Amino acid sequence: MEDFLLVNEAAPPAEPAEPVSRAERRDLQTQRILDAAKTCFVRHGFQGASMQQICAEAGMSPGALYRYFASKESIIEAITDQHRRDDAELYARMLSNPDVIDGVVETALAHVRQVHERGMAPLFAEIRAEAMRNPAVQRCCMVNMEAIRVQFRDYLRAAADRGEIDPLVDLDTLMTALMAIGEGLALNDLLSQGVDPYKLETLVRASVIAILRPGAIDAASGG
Amino acid sequence: MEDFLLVNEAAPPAEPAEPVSRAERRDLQTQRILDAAKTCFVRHGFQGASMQQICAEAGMSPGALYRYFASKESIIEAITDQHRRDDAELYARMLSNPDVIDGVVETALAHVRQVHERGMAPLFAEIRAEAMRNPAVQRCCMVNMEAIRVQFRDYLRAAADRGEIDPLVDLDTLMTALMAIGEGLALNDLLSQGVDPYKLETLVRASVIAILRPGAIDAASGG
DNA sequence: AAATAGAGAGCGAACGTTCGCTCTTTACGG
DNA sequence: CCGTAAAGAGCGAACGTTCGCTCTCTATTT
Repeated sequence: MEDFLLVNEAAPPAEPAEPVSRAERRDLQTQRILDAAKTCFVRHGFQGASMQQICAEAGMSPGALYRYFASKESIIEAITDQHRRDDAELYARMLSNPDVIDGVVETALAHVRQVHERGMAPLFAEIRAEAMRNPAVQRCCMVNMEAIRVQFRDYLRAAADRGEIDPLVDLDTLMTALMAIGEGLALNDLLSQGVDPYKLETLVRASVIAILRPGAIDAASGG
Repeated sequence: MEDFLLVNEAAPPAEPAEPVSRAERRDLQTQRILDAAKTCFVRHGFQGASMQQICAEAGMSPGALYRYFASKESIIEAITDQHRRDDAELYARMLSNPDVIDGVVETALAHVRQVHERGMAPLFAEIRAEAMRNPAVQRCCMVNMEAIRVQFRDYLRAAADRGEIDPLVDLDTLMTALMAIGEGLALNDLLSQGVDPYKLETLVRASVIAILRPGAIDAASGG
């Protein structure tokens, strides 16, 4: 049951003289719709959330909302894009870490932390599911993903050239597996499941070290 | 109408005297609906698929279908339950493996293989997403998950008692992480992404060995 | 500075469609 | 000839979207 409460009382009395330009206001309203949509999508999913619910959450009428987005589909795409850009930024920060193990571990943990803090696990899962059947969303994910893969691959190759990664491991397989693993950790929102952050970090670090360190593959086939 | 014969053509000509009991037929029809629903849910998601589509796919009228399921929601729950039972069976097979490393590796790979072969990744993702907002689905997942956790925990503890797992590692964190990682691998459907199955197995085995082997944590904190 | 035209922002009733579901009718095996 | 199964028209509600309207700014003209 959704209560249709109009939440519009925030700013007007606090700031009477507000020098917001047309363009600024437009961006502000656009983001307001996206935030409202995110909230509704988290609660009900892409298909389950109605435009009326999004309108109510954003405090606008349908007519007003449709001035900013041509369709529900375009809102879904915008949110997917924003989400994937966040991911890309996460991975981009890794690149500046000169230690490959720190880089991988910190990125994985940051991803887990970010999903937990923003309560974005449901939206995360929803995007994953939608990407598997909605071509537009899929394309959006693919484009952003490929950009990440290119940089991640270079990052790993550089580390491999420095001798910090087992030369026997196939780098592409390693990368794909690392990304899948990271996604699994983030998606499960382990921090909400009561997992101790410190213990998680210890385990993740130990795992990454064990996987990357030269000799891991050799030991596996030998023992 | 010929349509009626289309979906029922299997047995009648071959076996004129068909001893299908009432209960048998009911189970058959029920499974037919579930299979049709699965197909539709894979294509459009839980909310996106309509009862009319499911009816068409199952070759039944709405009136007939509602004889077997009280609501769309109950179909979703039945499918979730079936899916989670498959998972439980997967983990149950692991328990009979006397080698903890073989057990974990084989289970992870079997999970990846199963999702890939059945083309169930979209349904898998859909259930994950739905479980985060639909209380009934969530409960269904939790119940099955908890049963798995109990057995998995015992399995790991036994291995730890035999000295096959690093004594410094926290078993609950290890278990939760392993399950999350396995889910990440399966959900990403790596085999459809062109990952070489043999390379994947090599990497997974090396990783699991590296994580479980005594000394992994010590080495991580030390170096 | 006052008047005014125009564009952008917002509203909300209403549109046609489709939804999940029900109900009445028909067909048929025991 | 009863009991069960299925069919399919039909229900009210809710869906995404549109449209005509008002209001509020801004820019230009006087």
